This record gives sequence, structure tokens and C-alpha cells, in this order.
Amino acid sequence: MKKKLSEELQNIKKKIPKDETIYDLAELFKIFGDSTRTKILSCLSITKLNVSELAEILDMNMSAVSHQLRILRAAKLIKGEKAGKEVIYSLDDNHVMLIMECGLSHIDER
Amino acid sequence: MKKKLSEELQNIKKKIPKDETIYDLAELFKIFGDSTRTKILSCLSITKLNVSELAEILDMNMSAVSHQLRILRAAKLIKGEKAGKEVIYSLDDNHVMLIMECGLSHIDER
DNA sequence: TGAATATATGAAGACTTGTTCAACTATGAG
DNA sequence: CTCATAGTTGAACAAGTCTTCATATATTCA
Repeated sequence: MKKKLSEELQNIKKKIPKDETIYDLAELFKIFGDSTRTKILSCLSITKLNVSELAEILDMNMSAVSHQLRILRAAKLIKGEKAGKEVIYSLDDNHVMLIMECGLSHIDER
Repeated sequence: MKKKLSEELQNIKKKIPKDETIYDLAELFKIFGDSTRTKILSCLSITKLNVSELAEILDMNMSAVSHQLRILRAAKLIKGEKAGKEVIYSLDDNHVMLIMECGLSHIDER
């Protein structure tokens, strides 16, 4: 049995990001892990949009969209700007599209 | 009310990736959206490891690890090579670490 | 002020997911 | 062949998630 020494395994443990970082990373990806949200992000990468417009594009009711917007807002991936009765949403982070494109290039290559 | 024409909204719809692609993208990110799995991927980015070794590093029982390995294998992110009684796992895709690092660079900047 | 519009929110329900436990397969050692 | 070890798998359960519905807030307009 060519079992690695426990000491060697401890070294691997030291080389990977620390638990908290890995947890945060998973939390971030979890947000991208819903097609409603990725669709919203895709739309907002093209132009600013208010909730009704997003709801129309996604063909969903406003409430459902609003709930997802809240999650994206909490994660600081988008921001909402109040304009009268409307709230206009836009991307709040230049990494967002980078991460999406990373994923897309993976998908393309299969 | 400065409502965008529905026609204009349809144009946005045309510009974003098609539904199937967005769905696949979300499915991919869903896989990264669990800290056990991101940890496994981190470990395998350093060296090949068998199931027992992963279980020891993660401090989890083998069954739990094996279940997650199955998901990662199904997504073609890792591959398992049988070596006697053991199965040695390694990354199966050069995008994996790219995507992880994309996410990490986002986290670092807050 | 009162009605209408745009958005947000809380609770409920259906659905999904991760871990545990027990049982199973497969390989190698004696 | 039999036993021990490594890994996989299925069922069950708890925990979490997404959408819907009803209601609440906020802003504009008449």
C-alpha cells in the first residue's frame, strides 16, 4: 500500500486556500449557479434595465425577479439606482463578466 | 414613463447567450458552488490523490467524498484512474483552475 | 388626498441538495 | 478461498433554495 504520509497530506492542506476563502469562493459560485441569475447578469452586461424590463425579457413575474435581484445586490454583483418610481439595475463589478466568460469558454469546448 | 419599447427588449434577448447555454453555464457554476467540491478541486490542483487521502485532508468520511467525486467526474472536471484497489483522482480540465482563480481574484478585491 | 404604478418583502410550498448510514463490489494478501 | 481494504452506491433525512401569492412601501399624478 503506497499510502502517503500524513505529514505530506498536511502539506497539501497548507498549500490550498484557507477554509474561509474556499467557503467564500463557493458562496460566490453559488450565486452564478442559477439560470435566472446568470440570465439577469447577461442582460445587465448589455445595458441597464429596470425590474419590469427584466421581468419582460425573462418572461417571469416581477416578484420572482425582484427576489433574485436582492440576492445579486447582496453579493455586490449588481447595484440598483432609484429613478422615480423605477429602480434601474446595472452591473457593479467588472469581474462578473470575466467569471461568466471563463465559464462560457469551458462550455464551448465540449 | 420612459419605458423601453418591447422591440428594444427583444433585441437584448437576442444578444445574450441562448437559453440552453445559460442553463449549462449555471449548471457548471452550481458544481463550483459547494465548498467540499471546491476544496477537492484545490487539492487536486496540487497533486493527484486517492479517495482516502482526500477524505483525510478534508476530514470527512470516504462516502461523502466519493459522492462529491462522482459529481465532479460526471461534469468532466476530474478523472479517476484505477490503480489496484485505489482510485487516483486528478483534474481533467485546464479551465478548472482558471475559473477558480477568476473567482478568487474577485474575492480578494473586497 | 386618493388612485395608480413600480418595486420590495414575508410566508408557504414544492423541489433540490449534501451528508450519513448501511450494504455492496472489487482488488490484493495470506 | 477467505479476509481485509478501498471505493461506490442507494435510501433517508435535514437543510436550503426558488417561485408564487398576498401584502406592504414608495413615488407620481390628478
